[in-house]
Amino acid sequence: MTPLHHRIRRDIESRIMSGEWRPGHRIPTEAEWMAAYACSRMTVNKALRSLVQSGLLESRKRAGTFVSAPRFHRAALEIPDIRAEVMEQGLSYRLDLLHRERRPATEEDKALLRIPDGELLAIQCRHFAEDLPYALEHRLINLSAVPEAADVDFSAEPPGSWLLAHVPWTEAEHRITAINADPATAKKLEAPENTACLALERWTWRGQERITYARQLYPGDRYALTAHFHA
Amino acid sequence: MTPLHHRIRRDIESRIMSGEWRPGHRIPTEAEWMAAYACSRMTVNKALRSLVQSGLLESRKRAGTFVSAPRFHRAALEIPDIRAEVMEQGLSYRLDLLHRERRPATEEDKALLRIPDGELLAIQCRHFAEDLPYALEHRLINLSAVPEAADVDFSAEPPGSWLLAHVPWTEAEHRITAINADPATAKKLEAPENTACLALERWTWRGQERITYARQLYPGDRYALTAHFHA
DNA sequence: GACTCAATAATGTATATACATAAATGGACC
DNA sequence: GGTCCATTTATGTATATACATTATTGAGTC
Repeated sequence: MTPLHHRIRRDIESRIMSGEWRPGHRIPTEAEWMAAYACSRMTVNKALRSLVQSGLLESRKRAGTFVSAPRFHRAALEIPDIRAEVMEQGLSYRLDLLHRERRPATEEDKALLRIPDGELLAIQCRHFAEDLPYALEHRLINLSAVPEAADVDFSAEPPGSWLLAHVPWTEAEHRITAINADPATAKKLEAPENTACLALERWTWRGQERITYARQLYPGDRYALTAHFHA
Repeated sequence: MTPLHHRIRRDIESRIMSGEWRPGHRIPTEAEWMAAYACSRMTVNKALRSLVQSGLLESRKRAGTFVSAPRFHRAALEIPDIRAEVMEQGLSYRLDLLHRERRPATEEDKALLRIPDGELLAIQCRHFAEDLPYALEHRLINLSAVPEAADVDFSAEPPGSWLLAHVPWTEAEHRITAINADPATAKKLEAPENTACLALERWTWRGQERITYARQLYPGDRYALTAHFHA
């Protein structure tokens, strides 16, 4: 037996999806749904609130509940944990630590990590899938926020995976763009000079504390991000 | 007055965010929360279910409610309506229709739109911001799903904006990658040959019906996608 | 010790009710 | 006609209660 509030939700959804109820349309009141399904208001309310939370409906006191304007431009983007993603494809994963340095934040570091001052860990590494470079990563880790990171051997575990497992929760901001590989980058990625690369930058924090900044370059012909949206 | 279930939700969130409760930790039962806040179980339940829906908690009958494994790799990506985005930046927008053709689906069209057969509208256009090409767009519109599109003058309104306003609801899938501009593309974008471009492909449908396929190329130095995640 | 099965404890669903809140409505008044 | 204000109506929050569901626990049995 599917719960009643799921059925109500589904029924409303399909009225919207079919185009019967266009954006802006005022749907029946909770009292009317109660009558239609011979159920209590709480049950109707549960269905409606869930649709409101997922963005399909909007409700205003006194006025009623309305179909939202469609916004299919909002999609859930899966930002990958590179190691997990490579291994999911059945490929062998290898990490190559190019550089690792503990240092007081330079002006550039401060701007990227958005911190006023402090010590950090700067890492450069390459992610390999099946002996082909998959991504080149620059990373800064704020040691005042994550002091344990100072003692981690990032030649074995990729910094992203380690942080994902050890830093309890985060907010994150991403910036995605395309850039041409300069000669040094191209060499490290074993790709032709000027190859178009997907550049994925990520800023992560917990509460007010800045945790890490990462910049990953993926050769465009070896990688694509996918995002999916559905109501 | 902030509602009680919001306060409970916030309190649980901050326990998780601070790292006090790590992923896998079993949080107090609903009965214990009831006692702690001297409120009814429905109120506690509302807070917990909202946290479950947003992915911070998971609950299993009989066993209890647990902190989820962090997944900060899930971010909300804002897929732009190009015209709206350009104009939001205070720049002038101009559309340049390069090609428009009504035709039975070719083999390639069928593969892209993922339809078995039918008639479609194929469009190629350029989006300008302040007299500089901002994006080059190829688009296919399935005329069996959206017959009205056949009569629309897409030299005035960009196909994306028109569809957003006229097709009631959709599912969408996106693919983001980086490619080098070939000579013809570079010329149309008024960018140097081989310029790294962000390629954004989008498949859209409503129920089972395929609506449209779009492929937009943005010169990497003129554009970046951003995505934000927060609990 | 290993299997069976009933008791138990947690979440999941649902009802009925009450009062709070906010905005649209409509009437009284100038 | 326009302004003010009380009324009305829809959603928002919350309580108290009941029974369903399901995985764990633990006792009893072989």
